[in-house]
Amino acid sequence: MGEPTRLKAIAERLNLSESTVSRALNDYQDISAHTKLIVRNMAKQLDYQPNIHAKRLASGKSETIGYVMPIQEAQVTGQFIHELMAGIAKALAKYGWDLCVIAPQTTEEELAIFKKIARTRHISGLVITRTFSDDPRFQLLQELEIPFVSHGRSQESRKTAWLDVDNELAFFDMTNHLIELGHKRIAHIGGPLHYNFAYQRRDGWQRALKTHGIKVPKTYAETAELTFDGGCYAMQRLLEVESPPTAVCCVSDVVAIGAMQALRKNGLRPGREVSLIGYDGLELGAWLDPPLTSMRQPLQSAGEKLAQILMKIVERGSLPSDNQELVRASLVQRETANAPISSWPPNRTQADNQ
Amino acid sequence: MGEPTRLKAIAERLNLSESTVSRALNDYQDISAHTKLIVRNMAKQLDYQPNIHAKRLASGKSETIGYVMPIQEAQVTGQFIHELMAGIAKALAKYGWDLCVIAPQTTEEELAIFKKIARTRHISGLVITRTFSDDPRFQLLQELEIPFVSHGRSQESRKTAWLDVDNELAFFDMTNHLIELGHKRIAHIGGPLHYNFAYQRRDGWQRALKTHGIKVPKTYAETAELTFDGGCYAMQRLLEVESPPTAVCCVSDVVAIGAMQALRKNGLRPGREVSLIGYDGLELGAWLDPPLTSMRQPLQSAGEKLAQILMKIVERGSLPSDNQELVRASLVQRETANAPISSWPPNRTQADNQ
DNA sequence: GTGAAATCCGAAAGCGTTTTCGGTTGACTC
DNA sequence: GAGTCAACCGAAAACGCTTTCGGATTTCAC
Repeated sequence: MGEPTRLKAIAERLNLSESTVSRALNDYQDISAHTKLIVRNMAKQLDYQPNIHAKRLASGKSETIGYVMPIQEAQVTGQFIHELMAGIAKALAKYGWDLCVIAPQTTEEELAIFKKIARTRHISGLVITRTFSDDPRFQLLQELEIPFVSHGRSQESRKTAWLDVDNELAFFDMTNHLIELGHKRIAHIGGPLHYNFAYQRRDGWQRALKTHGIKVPKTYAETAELTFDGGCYAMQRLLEVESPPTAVCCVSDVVAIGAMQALRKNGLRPGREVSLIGYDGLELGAWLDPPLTSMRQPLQSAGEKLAQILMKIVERGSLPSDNQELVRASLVQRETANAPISSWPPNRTQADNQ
Repeated sequence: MGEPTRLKAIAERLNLSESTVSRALNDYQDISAHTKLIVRNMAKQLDYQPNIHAKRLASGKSETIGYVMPIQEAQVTGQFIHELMAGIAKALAKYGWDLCVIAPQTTEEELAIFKKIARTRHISGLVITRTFSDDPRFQLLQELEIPFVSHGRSQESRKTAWLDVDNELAFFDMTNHLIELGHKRIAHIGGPLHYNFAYQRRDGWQRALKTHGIKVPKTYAETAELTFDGGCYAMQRLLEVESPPTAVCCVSDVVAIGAMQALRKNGLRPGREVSLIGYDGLELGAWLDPPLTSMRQPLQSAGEKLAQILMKIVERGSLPSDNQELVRASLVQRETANAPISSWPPNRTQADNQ
């Protein structure tokens, strides 16, 4: 392999100064088009790759963005994160930027890392995910003046950059789909309200019901931990209310899968007595019996967008508040959302014939 | 925030030279214990964080390791990768090293990236996963003299560093477990043989059968793509052989889940007529009906080990061949592996009464 | 008390870029 | 033909650390 090509080598071959070569490669205005051309050709010929450490030291920029892995608590974040990261890395690679993963074990550690980054500046921007309604990271990052973009909103995100799914609309769509199938007793298993998306999803469900003039008992608004067990318990509770629902909108696929389990335990089949729609569009939903109907958001492209937004902010000083984008989730039709059947619920009340 | 602390600031406060401070912090032998102490205290007091770009430029080391994301083809690699990366990042963070993700889209791109790294040296070592029996990366990385460690072995990995599960033993254990439950007709759904682990897993199954003097028809050795559909088709074929198995060892959980689906389609229940054991120990296996018995390997700790091995090689010149480690997988008992039942297979042949 | 050997530290030369500041051309104006 | 102004490029100073080399001290043996 030998020694890598340096700026010096190019300069010597062309009888130019290093500074000229540097500026030619970085497309400065005060270098003639002709010079730029021959410099670039020579750079290509010698397969010049700048020493990034020297570059970053001299320029004071790091061209590295950090991805903060969510602290491991919710289930099956894996596939989600994988796709998102792949998208981010792909977009960054085009511009020669690096993606550095940060894996804090606790929230305190996470905040401490942010403070360290603020001092060292060896990471020029961050992507954060799994946002909470009340999320201390937003304020801290703003105070520390660390550029960042979040995947998901927060109460604190009015002035910051984010990319999010229109959760409200997704659940509006989801609920409408069930209504079109003929359901009227539509329940909701939501997530803990410290997750910002939990509000929006519940609101979407409620708006769809309201739009169609459908009234449901308060007991139809369930809440569950974002786990299999959480979904299982919540569904069990729903089955025990006075007149149980014929369809349920679930805050996530994992919760929906738990709900399926509860149905089976009660001798019911998901998609027959009780329809179910999840959210996340996980591939594994297709492997269940019956396959789970869900809503899906594009993840790889979301990752790419996040990277682009962040580079725009870091490099071109784009205003965070100009970089807020909502994407739409789409229905993944599988087999757990069907028309209601007449034999369920077993003991009908007047609620049906309205 | 103000300006970050520099080496210079510490030197001035203590009336020492920058070089002394630097060496004190880096624990050089020619600095007195007393000087080291006061330097370190002052560094802590001023919250000194070295400028890593300057450090890396001056030292010629990059203290960054790259994780090569597997090219997306097999299913549910997500959780797997997530846990592994979290482990790697955690271990690296202790020493101030960075983890950089590399997400090539194709094999060619992957090899091209390796060549670039060899020139720029801005990444001091690599972790690769998803190894193939015949894997061109091993030779290339050795030629390029890029330190690396693989998660999984290869035919090419005799002299390189790796960490792997003892796949052979895992399938030996798995098969023995079925034998202890009373099974004799034990089939295997293996993976494509370009995956290195596919050989080892098949061998483990065969050895267990041989050890117990059990003979099975050649048709019991099935092969499947590592997908849900692959498992489904393979199981279907197994059900169509002259006298079908009462238990099946599956090369992965996804394949096993596909196999479950095939059983259901034929009116059979996994774990009753036909027992099934998967491999990977995915959490989602517990959410199925019935929950899937599987084998699990520790991933987070594997990530940490991989990081430690790599740092040892990069930093202390440890020989790759001295860093080969086998870990043992353990059985995750759930509900798809039970004793055989007398009513299956329906038309018994003499194969049973041996 | 002398020479040799440790012990500890400072000066200074890098590492490979970027970027500021000026200087040299040549063209153009009047 | 002097002055002005662009247009281009080179010299040199950063950027903040590491590391070599050698110079003071001090210690020790004799």
